[in-house]
Amino acid sequence: MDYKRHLVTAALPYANGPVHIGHLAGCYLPADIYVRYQRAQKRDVKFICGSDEHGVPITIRAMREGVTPQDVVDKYNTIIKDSFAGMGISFDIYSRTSNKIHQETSQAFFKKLYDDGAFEERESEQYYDAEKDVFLADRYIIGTCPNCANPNAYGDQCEKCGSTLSPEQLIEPRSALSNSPLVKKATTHWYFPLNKYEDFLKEWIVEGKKDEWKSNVYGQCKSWLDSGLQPRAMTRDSSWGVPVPLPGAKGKVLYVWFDAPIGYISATKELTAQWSDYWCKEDTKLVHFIGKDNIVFHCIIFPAMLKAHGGFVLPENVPANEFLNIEGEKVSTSRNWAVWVDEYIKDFPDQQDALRYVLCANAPESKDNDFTWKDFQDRVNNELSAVLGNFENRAFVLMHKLCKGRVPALHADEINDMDKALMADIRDAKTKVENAIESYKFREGLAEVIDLARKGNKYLQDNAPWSLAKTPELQEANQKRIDICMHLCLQLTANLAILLNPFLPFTAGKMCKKMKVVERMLEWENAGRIDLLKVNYPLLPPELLFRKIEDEEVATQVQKLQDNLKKATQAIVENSTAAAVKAEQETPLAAPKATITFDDFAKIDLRVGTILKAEKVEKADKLLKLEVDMGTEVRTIVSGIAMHFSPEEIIGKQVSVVANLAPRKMRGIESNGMILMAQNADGKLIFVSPLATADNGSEVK
RNA sequence: GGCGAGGUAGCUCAGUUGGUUAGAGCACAGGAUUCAUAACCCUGAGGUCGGGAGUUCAAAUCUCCUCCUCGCUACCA
Repeated sequence: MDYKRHLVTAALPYANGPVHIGHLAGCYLPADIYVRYQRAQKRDVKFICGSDEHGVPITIRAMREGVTPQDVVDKYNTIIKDSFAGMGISFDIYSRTSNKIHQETSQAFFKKLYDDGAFEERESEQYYDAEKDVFLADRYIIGTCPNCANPNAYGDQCEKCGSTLSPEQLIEPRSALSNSPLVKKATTHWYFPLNKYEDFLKEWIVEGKKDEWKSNVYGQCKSWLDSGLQPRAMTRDSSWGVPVPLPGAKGKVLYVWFDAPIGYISATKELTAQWSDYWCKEDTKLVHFIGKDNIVFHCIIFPAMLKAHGGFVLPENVPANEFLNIEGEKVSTSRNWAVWVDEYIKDFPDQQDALRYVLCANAPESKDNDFTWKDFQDRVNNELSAVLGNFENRAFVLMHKLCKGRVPALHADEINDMDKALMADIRDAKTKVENAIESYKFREGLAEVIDLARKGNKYLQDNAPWSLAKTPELQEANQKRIDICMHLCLQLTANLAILLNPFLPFTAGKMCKKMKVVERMLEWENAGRIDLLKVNYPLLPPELLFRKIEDEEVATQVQKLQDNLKKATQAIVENSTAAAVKAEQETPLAAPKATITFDDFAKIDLRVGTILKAEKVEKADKLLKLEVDMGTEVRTIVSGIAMHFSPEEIIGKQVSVVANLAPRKMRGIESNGMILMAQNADGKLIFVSPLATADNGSEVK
């Protein structure tokens, strides 16, 4: 299809923290390269982004810091925006979802779907804080983690052990707002029946995008579609977000994943009155750049929403990248294991392109990749500086020494095969880089540019103009050959600037200045030409494009990572103990569990038993099926300890058993009782067993 | 356990519809050179393509089984 306009979006960063280099490598840098290339092609393109400013984590952070959610998003919106600007990410607009235009746009979107009967209304029981008179989202619910006993796990996740939770799993759930115990109460929400769009999505993605989308993206979509889609609530009970535009929906807001992608539309509206050309006309090419964590929202949910609404184009491609690890470990914001963009800009002033180079050359395009400072140094010093920077510098120095600082003539009648080969390489490079960028293979495209510089180095080496000018007489005799060589080297340098521009715009700009050409020269159609610099045109003196990264800088950055990690880990420990102490002080009676009478205790039939047999339960990672000798009988008990013990090592162990616990089926096996375990803070399990051997079946009291 | 994505030289990655001695960059070794940021250029060493079986005249590439890493998901009373 011949597209008339391009609409490029980059995932809306969540405004509860700064951006790190993983974000950059994952979507903003590739998107920026793609857009800069399209602009150089003089195509009609709009590059859309903005802060995602709703959702529960922001309210949590606000609560912790004792400020309003608006304060939080204002702060991070500024930091994020500055980071992007500092790195040369060239959005046409960087908006934010707390803007009025976004509220109106997303409400209108919701209303349209509502009026068309696209939603299903459902009532469900949710945790409710009676003291504050609010329903609580999962994040607002705090309780003891069933896995690691962290007393401050959230209803969706435990930050200490990282396990995914649901509020029902928490022991002693309480409100993060008031610290009071919770009750369940009915609430109504609007569900979007994704299942109704399964056929449409299957046809569009599974059949339509098989060979177009990246395998990771396609595979994940297919996986979701094959396992069947479920209706999904598109509203939440919260005070922070876009209010649901219906009468009687007080205290309800749009689900952040409903309103966030609409943010692309509202930002476009804010940017241009012609916004609907970009969103509604079929000859627009819409491309979403995202990280792999966003695939399902951009490939399944948002397209289904757009389809339900009608009148919008669907993404032509969603080139999601994988994750970038740091020094061999996953990025973790809570552990502060990350390289923050705002700090990089401070630590390496005027070195944006060094980072852009490394993040592109090592982008996680097909699998998770690792960023190390040593690799950063190697790539900058041995590829960027040594090959590209050095070639450009050689060309300038030689031109000044051998050609009086002016672009020498080409002498077209005397060019040889070597010259012709170089000219062909210049032309080919254009096509190669072009094809790579158009198919989202940015690392390949960048490598092609470097490769062209490498060819320049070889050409210089083969011609060795310096040895043709060892003496004034010799130089005079060889001046024509020298001129041709330097002429081509300089034209090659101009070409490098054009090809490099999408990737390293700061460098391309510097090169233009040194060649004293206007930036219009960087237009893509000029690539491949060897008449970009006019003969006899004086150029500026040589000046290095890149500086080397020193060993000490690498050491400093690695140390900084370690220090950050140490500080953050300490803070987590202190916070959780401080919070636990505070919780006890504020609610002395709400200590772990309420007092029970002896009679209550006596209801529990605790007995000693010996494990006779143990085996893994099929299709379950955590379960062991145990046969326990209870003295009078042998019981089957299923226990979730397979991650901690192998079957062999626990056979023969004597254990304490809750003998009168109601039977429960797990993975199809009926469990009759429960093995008592102590659990350390680090999650380690220890059997609660008699110190000396007791008779099987004897009572524990 | 299910699903998805990966597993190719020390490191980072290419390998089109199965077809001659499996490629590139970096790192490493040797050489050449001095215009250049001890940079560049040349040469070399380095891989039973995670493992096993099969289909085929021919498999990194197709089929089946298996192991490892990452992600989603199930199981934890």
